[in-house]
Amino acid sequence: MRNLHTRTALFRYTHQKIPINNRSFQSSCESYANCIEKYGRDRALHSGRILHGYLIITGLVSSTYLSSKLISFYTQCGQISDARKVFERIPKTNLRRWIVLIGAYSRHGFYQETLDLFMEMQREGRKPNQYILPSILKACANLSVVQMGEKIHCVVLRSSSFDSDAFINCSLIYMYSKCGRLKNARNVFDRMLDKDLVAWNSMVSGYAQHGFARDAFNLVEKMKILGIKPNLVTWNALIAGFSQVGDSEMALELFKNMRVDGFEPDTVSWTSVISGFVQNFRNTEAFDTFKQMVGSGVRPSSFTISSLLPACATRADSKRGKEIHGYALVIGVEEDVFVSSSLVDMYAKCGFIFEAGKLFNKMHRKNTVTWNSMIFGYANHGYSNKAIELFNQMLEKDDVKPDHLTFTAALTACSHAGMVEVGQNMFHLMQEEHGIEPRLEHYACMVDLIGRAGELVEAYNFIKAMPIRPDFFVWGALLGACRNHGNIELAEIAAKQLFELEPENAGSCLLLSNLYADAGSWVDAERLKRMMKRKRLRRNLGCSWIQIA
DNA sequence: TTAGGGTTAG
Repeated sequence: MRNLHTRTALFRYTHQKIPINNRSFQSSCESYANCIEKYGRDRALHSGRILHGYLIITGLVSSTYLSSKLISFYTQCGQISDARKVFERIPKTNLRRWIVLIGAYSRHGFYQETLDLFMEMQREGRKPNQYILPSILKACANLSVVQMGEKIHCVVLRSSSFDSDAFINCSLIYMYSKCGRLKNARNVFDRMLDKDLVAWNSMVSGYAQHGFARDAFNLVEKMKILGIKPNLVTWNALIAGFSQVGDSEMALELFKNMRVDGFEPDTVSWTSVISGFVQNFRNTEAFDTFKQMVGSGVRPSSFTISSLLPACATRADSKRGKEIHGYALVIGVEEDVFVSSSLVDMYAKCGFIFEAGKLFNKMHRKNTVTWNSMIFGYANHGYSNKAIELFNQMLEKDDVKPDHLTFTAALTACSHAGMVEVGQNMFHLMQEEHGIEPRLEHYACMVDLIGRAGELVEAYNFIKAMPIRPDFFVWGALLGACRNHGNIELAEIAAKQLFELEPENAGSCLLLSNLYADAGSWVDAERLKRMMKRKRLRRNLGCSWIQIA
């Protein structure tokens, strides 16, 4: 249906006569701009390319206005190099070309490219202006490069026009908030002489997004006293803040209050509540809220779907997961990268690893989370070779970077398959080529990997050489390996550490006791059992569940 | 040009 509509629209636009006078040129530009925008929203890359070709043939592409729309269109479709080509065709004397490209990259989430381009712009001798700085600050915020944000803040403070610019100040509040520097954000906010609604909302959101829902609420009260009326954004920021900290009751109370204030809960309000339920493992309430949302006539978005899918994944509820997948297809959000990544994860966790793989291969745009979910999926299903193969493919991609979870997933696969050397190389690669500092989970994977291969002394030496204090999982990996290879001496060392780290945990006692029993040391095994009884240590019973259709 | 909701582990 959508394709048919697109084709019809394309036919209409590509069969118009080439405009000859200025007025029709302008109105034509407007029509083409609308069409490009629509293709961007629909991610209709092929149709957009055809229209782009037509604009080149007719010469209309010389319009900076249309070029900027094309840049946005290509970034929306994830085609960064095409966006860049359009940019290169805009005359170099034109400052707007930088504003357009940097703005588009930042708006569509290509933050690293935004900063790279900003550097290039400065190398060309261009100075940033008030239109560019908000885009740069947004990129700094989302990449958590607070040092660069601070440098920009210094530039702002030295210029009276920047310092009084509301857009720049709001972006500074946003940047500091996103980077968790709420005090700095508050300083910028307090220094603003004319605080508009956006400034208030930026600060309210800063508090709300960092677990300070009550502070956000108090700030809104203050705002009301000063005569500034909250808008939908304010209400939604508060709802999200309370949902996130697990106070869904307050979030629902805010639903009522916003109605009294003349606002109806929209997609964002509902999604915030659903997301809060899912994050706090209140899955049934999440599904019920979703039903209420649909029943009340508010259209779920890609955000809603990607918030809800993890609830199916954690409960291995493939039936509901498939229903939501169907719903995502109906509302046309299946290709959204967050939705498709959540789908890959859901299918993998529900045991449908081939479905997950098929979906993954079909995806046009993949981000780090997509790759990680698939690598974890293969690793957890015992397809170690596939996981490592995928990991290697990921490293060859220019548009995606591995993170600490990518290496956790890949090391898990190596460990399951007993690929000691591959895992060790990976561990070095992570630090030396990708600059990722190993975390406890990476060390635990390595101990597991070396230990499974029976190299227990090497595994123990590896722990001793760790630059950070080993945790329960690291020592647990050694104890597990000792159990499998019957090394009592090292098992006792590992168990002692585990008792200190988690005195209430019976698992390590039992493991050691079994090890003694295996070795025929019945006296030691009995001694441990008696100690467990004396300390009333009980093993947590394992449980599993299946979904009944 | 600025403000609200999203996916991966343990």
